[in-house]
Amino acid sequence: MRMSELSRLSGVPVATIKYYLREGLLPAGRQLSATQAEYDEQHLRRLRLIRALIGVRGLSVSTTRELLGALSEYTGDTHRLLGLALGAIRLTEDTEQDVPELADVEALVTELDWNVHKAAPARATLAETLASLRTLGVPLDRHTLLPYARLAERTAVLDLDQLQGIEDPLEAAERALLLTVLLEPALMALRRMAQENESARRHAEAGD
Amino acid sequence: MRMSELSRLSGVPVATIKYYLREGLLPAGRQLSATQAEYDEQHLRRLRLIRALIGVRGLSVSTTRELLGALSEYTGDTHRLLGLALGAIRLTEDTEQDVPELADVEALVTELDWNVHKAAPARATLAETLASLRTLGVPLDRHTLLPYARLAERTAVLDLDQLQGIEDPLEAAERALLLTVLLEPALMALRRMAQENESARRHAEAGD
DNA sequence: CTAACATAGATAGTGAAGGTATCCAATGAT
DNA sequence: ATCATTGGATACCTTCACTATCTATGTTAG
Repeated sequence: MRMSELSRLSGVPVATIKYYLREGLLPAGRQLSATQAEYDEQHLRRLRLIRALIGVRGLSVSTTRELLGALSEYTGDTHRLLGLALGAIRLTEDTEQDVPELADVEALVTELDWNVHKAAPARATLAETLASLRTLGVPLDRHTLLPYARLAERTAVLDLDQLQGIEDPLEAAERALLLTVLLEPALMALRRMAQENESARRHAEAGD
Repeated sequence: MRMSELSRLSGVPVATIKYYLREGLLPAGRQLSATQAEYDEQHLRRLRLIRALIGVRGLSVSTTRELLGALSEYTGDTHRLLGLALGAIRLTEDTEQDVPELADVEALVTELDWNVHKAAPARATLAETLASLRTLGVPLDRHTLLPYARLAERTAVLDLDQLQGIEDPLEAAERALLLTVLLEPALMALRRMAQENESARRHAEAGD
């Protein structure tokens, strides 16, 4: 298919597709001549993935590029891909300064007996958030955090279960990305709804 | 204290503080004269909160303004405040178009027997994410989503527990905001670490 | 009292991010 | 042969979150 058809099928303007090509998010089409290139189903699929990561999850173009790079590089090695994908995303900008809470995180990981890479950015994200909360007068200690971590553990089991039994390695890789990254807004939405429900429950019990 | 001292104590540049005042994120100080105003501990506290919401959680200035507005308006009514706070945040931009997955969300909420407002933005966020996943070939049905929702339920219980036993209504309101909003990056970080751990566990079991 | 400096508030400018729009030469369809 | 379409290059635009400058007024040290 031509670029115009790719645009029509995906709903993404031609100018934007060109932009993604320039930025290296979308691989170039098969060159037919100096001014013609052909795109296929893979491109359409990739384009939809890009829109989901940027539009739904709110990732930046550069983060998306890293993620997609990991996807093509580690197709077939889901474990490695997962590591790369998890590492590529930063929820907070990294301040890169040593925050004292890193020790708390280390202690928590040890207590949980988790096998997590020493340099995992998630550690820094967690430490930074804890530091911020402490500054604001809400110090969360390990004791408080532990049950949250146990629930995260069970969430991760559900996540990994979803990846079982997929034979096509490309599909497995893509699904790993989608489930780890794109599911985040959904999980946060579930938590918000659950909070509203729980709040209503307690409010009704206590007062009128 | 003067603005310069507020700046020094918070680490936020004077120009930025003026910007937050203009944008209505920070209440004006007590006017001493035409060109002098005094700020107090409350302002410092508020300023730190603003930086955390914008810097750590990555909220936009306008979302932060809504949130802080809800905070001053509903101090003392934690249940109402929570509703406002949960509603003010949108993880995804709202497409506002009726996506078929809204029915699935409705069914899920019914099955869970949750008391969630019909117009809660979290419903739309969830529906939109599900729609996106379906388009990408990963249709998550209610059956798959249910265990995630159950875990969210238990997370919400932990969240609400944190708010128990705080007597000062302003402090309770602020903490509600912090725990619902600022804890999100921390929970996602925990999930990422748990995934890495779970992936390592299964990888080790299966292969070498 | 006065000179030097600080401050509040208004207005304008900056830089990054994420697109959009315009050109143009080379096709491909009619 | 003609004429709209395409790919590629380049320039432009808009939003966001600040940041800098300017001015009139205050404060303070000598």
